[in-house]
Amino acid sequence: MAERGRPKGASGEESRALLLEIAAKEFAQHGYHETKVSTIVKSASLSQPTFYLYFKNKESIFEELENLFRLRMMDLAKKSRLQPALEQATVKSRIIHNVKELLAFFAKNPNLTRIGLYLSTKADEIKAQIVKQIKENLDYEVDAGYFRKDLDTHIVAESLIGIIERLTFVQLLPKQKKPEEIATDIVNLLIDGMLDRGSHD
Amino acid sequence: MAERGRPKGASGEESRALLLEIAAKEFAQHGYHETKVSTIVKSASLSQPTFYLYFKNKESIFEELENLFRLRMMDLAKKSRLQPALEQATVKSRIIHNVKELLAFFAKNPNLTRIGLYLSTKADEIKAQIVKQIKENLDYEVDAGYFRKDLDTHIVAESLIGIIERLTFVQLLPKQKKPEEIATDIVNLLIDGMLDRGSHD
Amino acid sequence: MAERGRPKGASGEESRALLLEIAAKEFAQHGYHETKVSTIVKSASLSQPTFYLYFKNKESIFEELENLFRLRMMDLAKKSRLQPALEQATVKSRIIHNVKELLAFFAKNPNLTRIGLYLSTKADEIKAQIVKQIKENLDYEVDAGYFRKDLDTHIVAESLIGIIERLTFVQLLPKQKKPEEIATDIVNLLIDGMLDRGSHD
Amino acid sequence: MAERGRPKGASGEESRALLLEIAAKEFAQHGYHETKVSTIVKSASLSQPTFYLYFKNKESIFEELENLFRLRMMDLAKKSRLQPALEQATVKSRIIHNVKELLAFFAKNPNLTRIGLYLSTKADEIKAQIVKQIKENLDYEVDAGYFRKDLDTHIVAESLIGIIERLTFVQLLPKQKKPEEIATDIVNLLIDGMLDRGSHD
DNA sequence: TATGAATGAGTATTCATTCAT
DNA sequence: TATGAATGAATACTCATTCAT
Repeated sequence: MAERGRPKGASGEESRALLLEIAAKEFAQHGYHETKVSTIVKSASLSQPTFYLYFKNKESIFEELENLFRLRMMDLAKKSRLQPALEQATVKSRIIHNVKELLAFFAKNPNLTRIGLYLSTKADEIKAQIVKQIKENLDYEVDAGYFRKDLDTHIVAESLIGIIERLTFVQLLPKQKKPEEIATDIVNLLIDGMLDRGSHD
Repeated sequence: MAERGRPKGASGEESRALLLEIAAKEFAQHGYHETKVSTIVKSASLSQPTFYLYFKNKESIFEELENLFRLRMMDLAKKSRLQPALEQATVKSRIIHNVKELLAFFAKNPNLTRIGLYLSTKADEIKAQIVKQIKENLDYEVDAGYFRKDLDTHIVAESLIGIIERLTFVQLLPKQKKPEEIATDIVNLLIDGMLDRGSHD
Repeated sequence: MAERGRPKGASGEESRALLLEIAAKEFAQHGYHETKVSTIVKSASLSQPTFYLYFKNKESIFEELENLFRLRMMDLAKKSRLQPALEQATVKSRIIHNVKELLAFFAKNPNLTRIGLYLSTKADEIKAQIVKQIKENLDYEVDAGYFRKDLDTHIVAESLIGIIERLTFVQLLPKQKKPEEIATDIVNLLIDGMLDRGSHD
Repeated sequence: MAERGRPKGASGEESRALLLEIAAKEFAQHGYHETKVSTIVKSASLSQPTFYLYFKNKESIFEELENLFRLRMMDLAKKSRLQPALEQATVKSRIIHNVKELLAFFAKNPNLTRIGLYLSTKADEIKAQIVKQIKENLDYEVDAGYFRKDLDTHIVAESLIGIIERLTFVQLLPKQKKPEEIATDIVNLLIDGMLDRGSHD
């Protein structure tokens, strides 16, 4: 009798987490509309009413995943913000490091990333926030004389996001390249440009 | 009185074009699933059966829009391919010109662009094709000595697309900037990089 | 200008007859509901409104085919009714002849037959009429002493129709046997029965 | 109060069976196309989605009814096949018995019979199978010397089916006669024929 | 006589969601 | 905590039929 009402041996929290995980995969793979509540619960070996025990509705589980993504992004942003005084030589490697961290997070959470970056209606908001954060860092670095004074940091920040997004979906998530490689590629290109110039660095 | 509610004798082609146009707007604004056939026809002052007179089903009108976008992109790609021997000084302006053309097309067809670049399941394909085209041009220009020999043209092409996509959605379509401005911004950044170097150009 | 308004060179009657013929084939092949007006007119290289020029609606063209069948059946019945005084020896061959005539009609009008015998809601009526006609003939023949007095002519008539119907669809329309063969088979069986008896006829 | 409109907690199997039963009646009465899913569920005091809980679609419930008919026919066929060595005197009564059993089944399942014998696209198949079964039995009986050696058993089998079908629809289902009567009528006619011959039995 | 264009009225089907247990 | 059973509300799609020319 101690086992009644918990037939699968799963605690409530476990069922909830399972639904969340499966939902993330389904949403990422098939998008919001093509993902059916019935499919999610079937895949979790649960019934439909159980779903509504843990989530208000389909929208709310999606939102929860969006928020999960957003919150973790915030954490990452906080880390990268705390920069000490820069030294010329280390700025590039620091930027590479930050980009790498971001990509590493994406790589570790491919489903959440697909949701937060592509599917979510709040994707724009989220990206805008990252852009803002990056721009602030860049402004600081321009002030510090590391980049040319006339640099349009907003454009750079937007471009960086654009590149990161693109390479995330064509190289990172398909596991063609590692976060570090991609980060290096991106930062080198943006910092040095395409022209050939005798020597620098 | 001759104009009352699109008389029955309207040309079939006109009705078809109208549906196509409205569908593009609806899809762009609300996505595939949120767009209802009933809404499209209502907005065209037509009835549902008329929709099926011109399109096999909802999917097929969407595909037609995808293809429209793809075909026009092809045309653009063809134009940019036909380059004569380059002269150092004009390469940058030529690239700017090409990017500008692309952006101008997007600006003139915002709905189609949203469909072809975002909503379409073939968006990846389409973008991959553009990337390939750009890479080929870049390879040619590297050969011609305009850019540094070790430039990873594939990364550059992917990055360029990433940036274009991003700026299209945050600056171009909201009409914050004109194609020319954005094109200049992008190309300058990618070609020159972020570093400060005495003088060039 | 003499040719205007009769583009296909078809007179009205010709178009009407064509539609009727095609409809018969379609109904016979696919049944009432699966037969679409659009299919009929397409097959006749005409437009849908033209259909309604000649027939009130889909039901009415079907009814017209039903009636066509019924009327021709009547004619046949009339013929078989006009029997002179019988002679023992010729009764069987006369019955065979009548059955053969009926089957020959079916064979010559397979589509109409399928409609009138199977598809029509009036099929029962039509068959009932034939049964009645046959029964009358049989009663006359029983009276004339050709068959045993206790013969239940109604049962025989119903049976005869049942057999004719069955063999029409499994042997006649698929052209496995000719009307004459089938008629002989049927009448022999019904008249002589299955038992082995020294000799008769 | 416990009976009010089939409470939500009804057994699924009950609802399913109910739908099946009502569907059989509707199909039998109105044919496939004129039978609406909406009508079926309304008559079962259920909603449309419930229908799709138990059946894939309208076609599939129809097929299930077809199969039900076919399977029960098979059982009947099996029974009639297991015949011991015959004795002259009992063959006729045995045949009558078999026909009666068949008719009794039809009488007990009028809806299923209408579906399986008339409406089903597989009706021909089903009947062909019965014919084959009957023919086998007849062949055996001819071998045993009960019937004349030159009897075309195939014709007899087809005729028997034709008669049975006809009398089923005009006498049995309208409850004008009982299975036994009809069976006797049919078998007597087929075995003895229509001619008057001194005596036999 | 003929039709291009259009539609009213349906009809199967799907899905997120809930009730009673 | 869990679910068997059920449904409200919507939506794509079809077809016979008609209007204006």
